[in-house]
Amino acid sequence: MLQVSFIRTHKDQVVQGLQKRNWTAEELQIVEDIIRTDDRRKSVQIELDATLAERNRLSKTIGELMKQGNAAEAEQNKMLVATLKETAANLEYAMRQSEGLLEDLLLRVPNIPHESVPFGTGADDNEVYKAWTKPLPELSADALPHWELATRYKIFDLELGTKLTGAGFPVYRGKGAKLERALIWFFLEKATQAGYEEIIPPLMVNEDTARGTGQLPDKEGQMYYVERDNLYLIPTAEVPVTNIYRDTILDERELPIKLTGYTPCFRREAGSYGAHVRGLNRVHQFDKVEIVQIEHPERSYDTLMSMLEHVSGLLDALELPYRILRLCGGDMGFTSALTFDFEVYSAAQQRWLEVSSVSNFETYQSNRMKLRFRDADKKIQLAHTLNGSALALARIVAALLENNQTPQGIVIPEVLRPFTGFDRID
RNA sequence: GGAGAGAUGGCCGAGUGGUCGAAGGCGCACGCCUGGAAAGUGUGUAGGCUCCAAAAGGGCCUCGCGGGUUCGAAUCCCGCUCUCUCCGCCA
Repeated sequence: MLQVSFIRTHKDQVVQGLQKRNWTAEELQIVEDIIRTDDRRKSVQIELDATLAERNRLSKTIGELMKQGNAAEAEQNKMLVATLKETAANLEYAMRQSEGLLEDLLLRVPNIPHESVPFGTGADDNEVYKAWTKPLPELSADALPHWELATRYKIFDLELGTKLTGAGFPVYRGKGAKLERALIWFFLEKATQAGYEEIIPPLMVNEDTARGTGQLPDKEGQMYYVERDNLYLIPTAEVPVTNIYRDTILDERELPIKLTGYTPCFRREAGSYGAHVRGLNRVHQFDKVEIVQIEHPERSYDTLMSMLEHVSGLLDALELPYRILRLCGGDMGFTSALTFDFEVYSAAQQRWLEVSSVSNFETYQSNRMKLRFRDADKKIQLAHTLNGSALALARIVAALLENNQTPQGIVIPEVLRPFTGFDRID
């Protein structure tokens, strides 16, 4: 979430940012509400602190008076303290109220979009940051969508997943399972080569962790929740991996921190149904390799670009046609300041599929997480956090199957063959 | 799941009612010493909020978390969480 101090000092910038997220004048009132609530909080605190200071002072004198044998005055001070305690109790109550209200308000304010974020209300307004300039693959008229290919070549089985678990839990088998594993391996290797430290995190996290990266309270309904143990299944490796540095003060020289991790991701996604969610387009469990960076604020946008390069390199290597979108204010995630989406062209479905989302969260997550660093002047400031999928597997598999289908079977991209051990699925 | 022990600053560790945001040590930073280093030596070294235009300086809160007793709590009481040891179960 945003810092109150930032909202106070950059009010115009905050308002403009929220306008980019299509907030109405009425909704924008929250900015004034926040400042007013914070004013209230401050004035209560000043009063409370003064009361407590007086209480502390008097308490100290009581001990001294008793030692001097001045019981009468000591008793008198005890009475004074008693009334101060009552005052303090009331002020503490008011303080908690203001703090609680402030927190509620702050949680409703999304991140302020970066200046380069285009205006817009939805996916149609996203800016094509990097288009695919070469011709798109064209398949013969009898080309099949990936869910039919999956059945033909026994790559994955959604109905079996339904039997075992429920809709949206694919079962990969045979060469399909190997292809999945090869992709994971390939992505992790590339990330390691790019200097990311590999992490195998827990797949379940506690409340504090889910709150740290902003999944709570915004996206509570999208996570699977294990009530008995009060744990959440991770929707992305971002959650446990970024939270490694929750409540941490790093040294400036440790930046950037570069982490990568493969995990299954679990999403309840009570979204839409129909052709667009068929097959692997939208599932409740999918595999993903995530890259995370914790960076100095001055360098975070350069870092974001380097992460785009990294993801581009992966798609180039897989020989998949893709484009990069700069998300508009209306399509951007709640916690992000700037997001680029990668979309791969799925030739059989003849549509673009999102396979990666690379974002700079600036201090929005680190403020909640208390992820800070000591700068050259020994001052403590919030670090910037960034992350990106590199890559999300299910849709990559969908695109690979469709685009690489031939009468002789599915051709495996060159770079994957060392990991799969075969060059075709037939 | 059962029994016991414990939780103090970056780490170790002292502290059983006021003088304790906290001795001492290690580590770290800077300085002195040195030709350079080691050793030695000196100084500094938690975070949040807040007052002040700012600096200097001040106030409040925090000794796992929450509550209670008390004029006053790291210290006493209650609840919770976590860690360790032993037993049980188990990949």
